[in-house]
Formats: sequence, structure tokens, C-alpha cells
Amino acid sequence: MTTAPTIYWIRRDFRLEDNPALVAAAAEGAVLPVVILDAAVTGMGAAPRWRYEEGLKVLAQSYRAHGVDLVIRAGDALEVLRALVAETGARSVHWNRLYDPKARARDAAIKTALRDQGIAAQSHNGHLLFEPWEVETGQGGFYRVYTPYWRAVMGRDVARPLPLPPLRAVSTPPKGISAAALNLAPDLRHGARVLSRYTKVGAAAAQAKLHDFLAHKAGDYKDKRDFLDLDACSNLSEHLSLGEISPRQIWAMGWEAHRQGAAGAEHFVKELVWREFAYHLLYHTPHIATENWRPEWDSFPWATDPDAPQVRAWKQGRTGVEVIDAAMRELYVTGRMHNRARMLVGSYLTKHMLCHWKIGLDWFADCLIDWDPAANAMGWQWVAGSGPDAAPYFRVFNPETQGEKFDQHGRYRRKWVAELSRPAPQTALDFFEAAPRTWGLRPDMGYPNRPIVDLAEGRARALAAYGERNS
DNA sequence: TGAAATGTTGGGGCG
DNA sequence: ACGCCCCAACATTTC
Repeated sequence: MTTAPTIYWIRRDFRLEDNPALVAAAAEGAVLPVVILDAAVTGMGAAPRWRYEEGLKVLAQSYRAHGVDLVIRAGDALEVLRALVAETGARSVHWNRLYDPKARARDAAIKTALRDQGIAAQSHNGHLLFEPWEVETGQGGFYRVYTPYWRAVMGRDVARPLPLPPLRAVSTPPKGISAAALNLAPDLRHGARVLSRYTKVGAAAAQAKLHDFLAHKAGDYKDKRDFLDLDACSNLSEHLSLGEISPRQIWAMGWEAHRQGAAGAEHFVKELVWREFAYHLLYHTPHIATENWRPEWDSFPWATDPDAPQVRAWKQGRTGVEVIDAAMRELYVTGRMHNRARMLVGSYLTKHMLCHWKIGLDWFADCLIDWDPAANAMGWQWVAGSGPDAAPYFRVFNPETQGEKFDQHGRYRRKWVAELSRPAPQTALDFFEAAPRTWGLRPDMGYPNRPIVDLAEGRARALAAYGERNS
């Protein structure tokens, strides 16, 4: 006798371990794991699309190693699910929840539509430590400030990671697109070749990074994480973004390392909880991703042209401010950027250059392989001053002072800006291979001899604009 | 998860 | 011994 399979709809949970939706599906019998390339995927920025495809290839291999075929299809998610239900006789669909406004609307509609036709549809929490609605202030509201949020959750019990259940495959899986034949990011061109040299993809890579971090880096994390020229961070963000590792596992192992004496491990868990806080805010105030969180900022005179010459210089790492340019090129070459550098380039764009944070948000969404809708929105509104718990606008980073403090010997700057040393390191030269040809950049073209916006003038101008808004 | 300007303090050089 | 100045070091205020 053949029983109907259960569909497990994979979205941003590219892992087998600690996967509630997969566990629930497997408990019902044969599992049909499905990836749907809908607008949520094809609408991502170029670098995240590339990273998604690379992760998907590895994920398909992992399922294959367990004797299960992962089915990939393109199209509207509900239509694809309905087609698979019709083809396989599936009576049940499971998925792990997402929390950005578009995904929530899509998933709610799909859940209703499936149930209306008699198909069981169940969502699970595989993406977060805490559901956004399960963390409440004493007044019953949501948190707007990180520290009280942290205090509210730091002592909580979090469910232990779930073991991988035995998987039973569908005897004749429906047809799908081959993972090897995907071409989700043709627009990335040379960037993809360079990115692949700097990126480790997949759940196994994530496990290796976590273990290495906890064994060798967690102790000093609090003291060293701010330095641009050190490799002191876990670099797990790209894996969390696609769900190649579960936050529950990081929470459990992070606290365990802390108990074992790694002092910095608590700070590491704190950073993981920043991610939770970002989702908490995105859930309760979805406009954080598109509008000034504080509407009084709507009248601030930020420039909004994403193609203005100065903005182009910022994107190309040609502002003439070494730390800023190093960071922007690191972004283009690796698809990542040091956390402190993200604050510095954000401050320079929104304050010295007086450009709208949305320009930065969109550029990061196009370039970051660890792109995350909640973290990106919270970060940009934080740095711009328009968000909850934000840096006051008059906190203007001085990139030179910050460089002296956190890149004392200029190693970070020389690593990414080829014009600063001869011979230039390969990392810096890689930028010119990755950069679009239309930018017309060459390593020997000479570094800008003055910043596009002078640091002192830019600071004064930003503060004047701020004062104007407040008057 | 600032920076810069301004204010305060205290030690040392010196008349 | 004393007042005065200088200035670093730190603290406070302002943006």
C-alpha cells in the first residue's frame, strides 16, 4: 500500500538538524521536501540570490545523502503547492515560520487556502529562539529598547535542539528543476567567482565555524570583536540567514561554553539575541523595513537619489575616506562586512553625506550574502537615528578616529584598498575582478586625493541639518 | 555600539 | 614658601 506523502516546504531553513517542520513532517510518513522559487526568492538582491543558490545545491546533496530527493519548482507558492498536492495525493504541508510582512501575508493566505481544500497546513518555529509575540513587557506590550529585552529573555529556557528524525522518501518524487541547473544570479557575473573564494556554504561549514569559534575565540570575543583587522567573530550570520544552523543550537552551545569558563561567550549570545530583537521589532512594527520608524524623521532632508555621483562613490569604495572605502570593498568582495564597519559606512552615508538610509539598506540587500530583512532594517534605522533604541543623531562617527582605534596599524585598510600599498594584497586586487566592468575601475587609477565629503565639514553640516529639523 | 568643546584639577617649572 | 603659568589628564557638557 502507498501512503500519501507529507510536504515539507523549505524556505529559510537549509538544514536537517533541529528542524521542527521536518520533524513534524517525518512523523507523518514519507516526506517530500520542496523548495519554491517564488517572488520572495527571485526578488532578493544579487548576492543573497547567489548565496541562496549555493546553499540550495549543498542542501539538495544533504537530502540525497539521506536517500531523499528535494524537489525544486518555480512559480507562485500556492499554485506550486496545489500542483504537488494534486500530483502526489499529499494531505498535509509543514513549514517553518518567517516574519517579514510579505512572507507573513503570503503564508497566511496559503494556510487558509490549503485548509479550505481539506489539506492540513501547519507552521512551526525553526527560525527564532523566541516567537516575537512571546516576549512582552510588564505592560503587555513589545520591547523598543534592547537592554530590557535582553534582560527579559536571557534567563529563559529554550527548547533543546531536535535530533534528525529517520527520513522516508517518496517512492516516485514529482519532477522538479535540477539544483545544478539553477542560475538565480546571472547579474552577479564576476562577483560570483570572487565571492565563491571567500564563502563557505552549508550546514557542515556552519557547524565547523561554531565549534571553532567556541573552542578558540569565544573567550576573547568581548574584547576583540570590535577590531576591524582581527578575525575574532563567528561569521555565522550567513548561515543563520538561510537557516543552515539553528539559533537554538547556538544558544545552547553558547551558554554551555560560558559555563565552561569562556567569559566572552555571553556577549556572543547577546549578539544572537540582537537578531531576535530585530525580528521582535519587525513583527510588531513592520514599517521598520520601509519607513522611518519615528515618523518625525520624514521631514529630514536626506538625499534620495541612489545613483547620484557621491552615492556611486560610496558604493564603489571611492569616497576618499580609507576606512569607509575598505569596508565597502570588503562588502563587494566577500558579501560581508565587519559589524563596526557597517556602523561606520552607515554613519558616513546618512550623516556626512546626508543620504537617506534606504539607499544603504537597498545596497546592503543587494550585496550581503548574510542579508536578513530584520537585521538590515534595524541596523540602518539605528545608525540613521530614525529607529527605536537608535543612536542619537548627533552621534557622528569620525571614520579616522575609529580607524586609529580599531585598525591601529592600518591592516584592514590595506587589506581592502589596493591603492594604499604596493604590491597590493590579493584581497584588495580581488575587488577589481569582482567590480562590474561598467564601473571602469583599475587598481592603478590612483586613490582619491580628498574625501568626497570632508570629515569636519560633513559633521558640521549634518549637525546643522539636525538642528534645523529640531527648531 | 561618539566626538568635540569646555571645564576642572593637580603636578612641575619658574620667578 | 608662594603665586603664576602651562599643560596633561580627566570629567562634564554640548552637539
